[in-house]
Amino acid sequence: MTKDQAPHCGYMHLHEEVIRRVNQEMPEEETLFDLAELFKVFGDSTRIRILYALFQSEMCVCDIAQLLGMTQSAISHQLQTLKKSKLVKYRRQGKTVFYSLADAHVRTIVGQGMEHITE
Amino acid sequence: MTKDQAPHCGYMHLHEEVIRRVNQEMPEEETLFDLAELFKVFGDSTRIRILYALFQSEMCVCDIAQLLGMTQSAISHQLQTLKKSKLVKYRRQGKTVFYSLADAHVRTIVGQGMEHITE
DNA sequence: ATAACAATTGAACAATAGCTCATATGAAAG
DNA sequence: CTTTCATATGAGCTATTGTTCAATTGTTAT
Repeated sequence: MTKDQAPHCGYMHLHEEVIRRVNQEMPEEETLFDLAELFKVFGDSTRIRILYALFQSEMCVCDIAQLLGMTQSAISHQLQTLKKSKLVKYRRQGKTVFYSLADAHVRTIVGQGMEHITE
Repeated sequence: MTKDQAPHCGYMHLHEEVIRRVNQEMPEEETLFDLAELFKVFGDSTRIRILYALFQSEMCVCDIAQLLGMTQSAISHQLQTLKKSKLVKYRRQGKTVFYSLADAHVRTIVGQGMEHITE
């Protein structure tokens, strides 16, 4: 052997200490799962486009459908997904339902993502 | 008819103006696609757990595998995904490859997501 | 060169997810 | 009550994706 330069992972467990330390600081398994579920909602271009539309103005379902060139049904399905994650809220006015952003986090998260890809 | 209370979306196109205005402000189709692709990367609990591990310390592949109780291969595949999106970087030291976070956006994005679900 | 080990890569399989189509609510008007 | 219109919902189909398994690359030591 020459030098103690680099560690290896086999039976020697030279990184055991790191693993143990990192493991202590890891959030709850369930929390991380929920976090992934949230980002999954942002991870679809239809839903991203819906959110960007709602950045400008509240809109009803069929207007969003027309704007994006998609069926009412497809948009409605996606709005349910967004609603479940509390990213949008809605108000009913007669037959039409107007959707809008639920809170400020949405803009922040999407904005940070945009910064990352446009740098 | 009774009152002009609410618009409808049919042939009357009462929301045409809104649609046109929102449409003008929409980012490039391709940009929104890329943005969705980015969030898709965050939208998996394995990758989220890897990122949280790297928040603490740089780590090699087999250590991450051991930490998360998964195979080296599975972790390596996910690291390639993270690398493609420029969320992690790596350095080679002998046989082992150490991965770490690529930039600060990662923490910000994940942090905002965490705020959203823990409120 | 050969062996050992960390990591990568590709193919295959199982699970997940988005869109379509058909149908069902829910609200206003006749 | 029946019709009409906006939206919601469920089933089915297709496409995508994460993991496993097997084989390969790349580095170090003998």
